[in-house]
Amino acid sequence: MGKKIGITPDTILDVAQGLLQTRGYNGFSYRDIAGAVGIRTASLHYHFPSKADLGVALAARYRLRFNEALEDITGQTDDARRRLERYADLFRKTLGVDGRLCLCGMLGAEIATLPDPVMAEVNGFFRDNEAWLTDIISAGQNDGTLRSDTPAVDQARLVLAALEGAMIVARATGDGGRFDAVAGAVLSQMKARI
Amino acid sequence: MGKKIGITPDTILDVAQGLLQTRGYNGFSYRDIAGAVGIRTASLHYHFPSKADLGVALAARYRLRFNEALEDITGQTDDARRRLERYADLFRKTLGVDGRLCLCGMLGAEIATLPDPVMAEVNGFFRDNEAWLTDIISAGQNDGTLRSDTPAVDQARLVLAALEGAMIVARATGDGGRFDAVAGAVLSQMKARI
DNA sequence: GTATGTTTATCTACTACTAGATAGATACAC
DNA sequence: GTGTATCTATCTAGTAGTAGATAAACATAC
Repeated sequence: MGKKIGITPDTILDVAQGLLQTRGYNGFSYRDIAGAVGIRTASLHYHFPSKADLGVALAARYRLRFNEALEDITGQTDDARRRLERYADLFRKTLGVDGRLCLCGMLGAEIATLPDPVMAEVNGFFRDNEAWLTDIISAGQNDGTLRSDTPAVDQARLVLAALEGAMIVARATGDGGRFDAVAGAVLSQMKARI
Repeated sequence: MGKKIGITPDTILDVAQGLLQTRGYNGFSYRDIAGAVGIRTASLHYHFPSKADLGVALAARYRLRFNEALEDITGQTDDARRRLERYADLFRKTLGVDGRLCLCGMLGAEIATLPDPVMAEVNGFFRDNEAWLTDIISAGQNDGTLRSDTPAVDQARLVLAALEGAMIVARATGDGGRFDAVAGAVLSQMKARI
């Protein structure tokens, strides 16, 4: 059979992303993707010559889309607490899709086994998130809506780590409510007081 | 060759644990262990017939030892904040050994690919930790050393998630200081105030 | 009639796991 | 204490199946 236009690279990435977020980089194979997409593994290698190429494409696309979502949030409201709520919603929504993990949280756990360029994207994802969170939190501290006894950068790292960890624990215990408990606690404790 | 007393099952578990905490369940093989221990893969199967058996042994031993460490902490001091500092130290120390992750944090990320009995141990680990933390935090709230506007169980889940997430982010970014920032922030914000 | 994207067929290396044998330690009957 | 049997821990050799990857043939669109 010949060309089936429009079915390929994005569909492959969509399927592979689901597998990656559910089973991890070392937990899925070209065969798994091929079965789900409906083509042969050789065809996958035409689009993504090596698994490292596929991994980079997945991580880069995820990072890009995430940064777009962050820009959207920044544009939608000026309220720091609301912005952080929306941020947490990004993770909550991901977990809601068949219990998927954050793609970079998953890759972060497997970091020691990843090809270097994939590693670099994961690293960049965390830096992007920390930088965005630091800006948002810093603004909230300045306008008095967020507590300011913790440096914004440390608070940013806490929010990121808590949400990433909450996804893992929530999925491992089969209780999505655990994510909400963590998100609720970390955000409510950021309220300005005294 | 015959018996080499004391060299086998514990050594296998020690080596396998290092591989598991670094590379994940799907990131190491019997061959990797065999190479490091200095025996053949067939000999490993004598001690742990299947990889699932090995996985259960590893998770169960880790969970047991962790619970012993928790008991130690409870016995060493009555101060809730100090207990939580010691708790965070358990994770910090693990990360310090060649950047190892919490074994159950790693398995938690891979949960969808794990044999059922391994899954059950991971689940139990998280429940044990939450229960212990909830008790410690509850006591701290009652004696006035910890803030009490967040339910103890939610605060416990936040502490666990933050530390698990912090290990992953810290290792993925190659910056152990990120763990300290998260641990410091989450614990300092638990201080009683007003 | 060349680009593109797919196929079939194949490769090497690795996966978990098994079969059968062996050397040395241990237990115990006499 | 010798002889016989059992146990422990390992070995060599092999299984069937999967991993990522490649080459060459073939189909379709333009």
